[in-house]
Amino acid sequence: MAVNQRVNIFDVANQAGVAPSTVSRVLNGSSKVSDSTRARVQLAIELLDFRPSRIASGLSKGRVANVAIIAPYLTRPSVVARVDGALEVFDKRGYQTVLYSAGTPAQASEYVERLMDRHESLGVLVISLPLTEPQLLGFRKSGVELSLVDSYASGVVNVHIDNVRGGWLAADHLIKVGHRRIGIVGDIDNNFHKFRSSQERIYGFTKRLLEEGISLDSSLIRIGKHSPIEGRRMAEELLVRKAPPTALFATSDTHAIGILAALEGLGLSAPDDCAVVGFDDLEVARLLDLSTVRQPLVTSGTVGAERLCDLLEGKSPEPKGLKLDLELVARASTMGKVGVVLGSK
Amino acid sequence: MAVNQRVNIFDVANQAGVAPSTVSRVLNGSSKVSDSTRARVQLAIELLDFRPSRIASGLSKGRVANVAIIAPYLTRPSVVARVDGALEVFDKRGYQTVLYSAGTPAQASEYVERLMDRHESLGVLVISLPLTEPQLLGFRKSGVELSLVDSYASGVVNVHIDNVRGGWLAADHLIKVGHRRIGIVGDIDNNFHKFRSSQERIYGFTKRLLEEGISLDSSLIRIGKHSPIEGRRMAEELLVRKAPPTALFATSDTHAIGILAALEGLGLSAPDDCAVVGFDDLEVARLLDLSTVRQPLVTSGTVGAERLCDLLEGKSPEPKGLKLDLELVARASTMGKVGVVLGSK
DNA sequence: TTGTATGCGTTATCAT
DNA sequence: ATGATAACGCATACAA
Repeated sequence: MAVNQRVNIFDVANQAGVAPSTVSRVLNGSSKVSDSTRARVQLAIELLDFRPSRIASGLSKGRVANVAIIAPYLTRPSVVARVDGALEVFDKRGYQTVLYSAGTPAQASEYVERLMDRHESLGVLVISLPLTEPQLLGFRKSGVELSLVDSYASGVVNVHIDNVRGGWLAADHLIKVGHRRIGIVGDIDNNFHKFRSSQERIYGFTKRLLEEGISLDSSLIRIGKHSPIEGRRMAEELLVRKAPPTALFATSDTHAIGILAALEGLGLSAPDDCAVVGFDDLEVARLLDLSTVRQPLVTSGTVGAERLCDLLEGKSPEPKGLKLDLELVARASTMGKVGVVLGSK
Repeated sequence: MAVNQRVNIFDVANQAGVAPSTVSRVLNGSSKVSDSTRARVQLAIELLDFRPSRIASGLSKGRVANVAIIAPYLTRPSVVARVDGALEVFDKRGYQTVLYSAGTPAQASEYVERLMDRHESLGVLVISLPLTEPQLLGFRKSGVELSLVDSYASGVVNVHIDNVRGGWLAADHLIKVGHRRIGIVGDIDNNFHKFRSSQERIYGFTKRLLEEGISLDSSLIRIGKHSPIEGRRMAEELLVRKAPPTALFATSDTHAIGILAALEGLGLSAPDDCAVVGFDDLEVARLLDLSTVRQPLVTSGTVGAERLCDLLEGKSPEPKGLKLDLELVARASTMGKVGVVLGSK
């Protein structure tokens, strides 16, 4: 005689004196169950501490309430903020979420391949990762739903920001505060080279400069790995030049705090010696009084997750592409003592 | 006629001209399959792009290769570092991992309850969360394996650090650099009040002080929420006193960077006006040249995950409790220009 | 409203 | 070495 057998609906049915199907009905909240039997069944469930097997249920229904998140570099604050937002939503809406953190594009593709299977998860939330056409096609024919966060593909549900406008806002702010000789510190991602955000921000930045008739000195641009230390190194290079910039734009707060460290290391300070604008508005930005272009990170995760859930429940979110707002947060690193939240869109 | 039917082992069996059970054998790497039929089956699998249903397999086997991670406050750098380490291991060892991020103890308990069910996951990695006796018992009788990271329970596999010693190391360092009037900034966690790490570190710190015959001025202790901003606020309170401390110990780097910000805001600097030691050695610590007690965050995650996997494969990790090493990293915030890694244990 | 029977896609226990 | 078949635990179409 087997020990510790799992309690199943049959046991519950026996205990309650009904048929297994009836138990199943109360489990799934069917309306066609009399209140009295429902009560009896629920009692039996309590009594036996019965927990339905989600995998048996899944096999029977042909679907498990599972979703997956696939993201690069989980440790980056911006990524984890989005993931955290999404996790909360998925949990609230009854989905179990499997997380994949990809360190390389190869690994990302591997995960993507794996997820193109109805029995893995019903839908996947893709964060900050470009999908190839074949991959998109694969999802379409597999029936696994897709929701993109900080990424774009036509015809696919997605939330993103206007990186070009973000860069534009940063430049606009620096120009208004009087700067004309401005340097840029951006990322290059050697692994996921399709990470275009940084480049788009730089594009928008220079666009605003040109509007003002300011020509960009390309020798004032530095591109490096996404880390504060690298940011510091690049900033130092720029700051020790004979004609250093009066302001620096970093395409991420991560680089920006490196810039602030560089200034401090050189005995300089923002904004007097060099103004600094970052991008993201991470928590540290507020601490360091760093002016920055704020993007709604957590919100992007929650919205992306909500829309995936909607998709899974048959509603089709419209419009497919959602553009989240940006706003420039002016703090001491450009304004000195007084910090204010300037205009937005 | 149904469209888009899932291809299953029967289809593969047909295609290959064998029985389903044979397909199952090659799927599970059974040795009792002739090379020729194995080849034929594999060909059929390729041809049909067959992917075995892990939930059907799970139902049949009575176990799915799933594990869960449950952690509080995913967004904290220390937590995400551990999670990231664990994710990599689980993936490498063939497990799918479901992530639960708890914002409150109630939610944590809810997750814990849910996970005490064989069909949810085979094992769970609990990070920085205390488990109650009833909960531990629940896991024991459910057969779901448990591995604790940064947490402890007797008889349960766990990895942790000696927080008391960590505090001791910090004090030891400050004393050796000549400080005697030292303040402390620690966390109180209003949600998970059983978070004792901070208190243990403070205990070890004062212990070292007493050894040296230095009496602790309790008015130099501040306890607050775990955020850099709070750290700054508390540091400011201490620094503007008539007799300010010459050094501050923060029980986390998160608070420590707040202290550095406070110093800067007051026009002071470390270590001349006030030396600072943190705890964790997050990436920012290096950037800010912050002296700190380094604990192996990522390693704690990988080790905890490895041990859970071992458990699931029938090996029992010994010893159950693993204490990870700490080391004091001396940087500019206590040493001025020259930073060195001092001794450890 | 409730019960009966069958299927979901695999694995495992028998045979052969 | 390979094939037939009964579980695994639940949901649902159909009967009653």
